[in-house]
Amino acid sequence: MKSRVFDLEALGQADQPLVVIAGATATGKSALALELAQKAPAVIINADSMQVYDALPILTAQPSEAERRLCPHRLYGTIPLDQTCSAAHWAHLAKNELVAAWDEGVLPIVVGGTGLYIRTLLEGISPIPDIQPDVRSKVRALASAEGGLGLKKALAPLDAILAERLELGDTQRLSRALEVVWSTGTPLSEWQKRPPEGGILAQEGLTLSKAVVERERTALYERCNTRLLTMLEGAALEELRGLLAMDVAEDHPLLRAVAVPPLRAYLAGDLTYERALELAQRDTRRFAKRQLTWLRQQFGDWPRYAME
RNA sequence: GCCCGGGUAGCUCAGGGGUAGAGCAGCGGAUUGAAAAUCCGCGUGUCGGUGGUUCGAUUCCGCCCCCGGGCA
Repeated sequence: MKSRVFDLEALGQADQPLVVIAGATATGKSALALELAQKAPAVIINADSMQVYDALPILTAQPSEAERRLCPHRLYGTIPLDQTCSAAHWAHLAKNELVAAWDEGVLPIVVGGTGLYIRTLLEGISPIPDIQPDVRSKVRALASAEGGLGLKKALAPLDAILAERLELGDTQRLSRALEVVWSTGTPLSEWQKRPPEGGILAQEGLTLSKAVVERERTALYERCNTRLLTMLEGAALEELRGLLAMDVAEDHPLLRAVAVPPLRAYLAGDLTYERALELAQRDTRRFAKRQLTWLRQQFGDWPRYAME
């Protein structure tokens, strides 16, 4: 254990200690978190956008039962399938968990690979009211009917800045921009000019120890590949079948989780097993690569913790 | 040993006297409430080796090496 990265001594004496571990998928973050949790009374708090849902624990690589027995785990599998999470919502939940941990005098360890969530927790985000449900569905209907072009046309007179800046193909951000003006009457570009709110870095008394966990790329990809294989040797396909049988909303984030689309196509008979596996492994690698870009660019000034 | 076919990007291959392209894989980047999402960008190469012909060779010729297939 590298004490320079995680100073457990100092953390132990702080009123509001916090460890944050970020890293790409399959790097070994969870193992590191558990290792730390053996050295001090701690609670592990999930910062992964897919592991928060109450489904696909295997495919989303949630900690096992055995691992969870080693120390308390929070925000894993806690959001029901009829709800969706968001960066702001997660940050809210996470803050509650931090307060609870501090009250109990245990060390909160936030660990996960969703950079946006972690950044929102630490630095906050522009405060934007919740979107009216009917507005959201109108926007999504427009998106699927007319694509980026339709969205951009609708957005241009209302939020010229974002309509100009967003790529035509980026239907997700175009949709977000449109639902925000439609729902709040104020352009998203306007909201985003307001300073982020709710970040805990601004908090008095916080003693933060953060690190990005790294592993050599080839080894990381190898771990991604074998991990998926292991999942499939387990009950990954069964749990996916179970999820699909529950008629989840077609636009639920879990249905877009890495490996889900190809495996779903396999279950539907549209892909061979070999092809589905190949695609799922490739998608996992690409996902890890995107995370590495985020960690390099957004968390570039964080201390690094090398695995192996 | 002989006869064919082939050695070009990480892989499968196309091309052809003016230092080379496709698919897949890969790489870089963006990221403000779906982020495991969504999007943008990029060929990454001693064209097997070595001599020769040529103003110029990855391309043509010789020899060598390697890999397939066939005949012995």
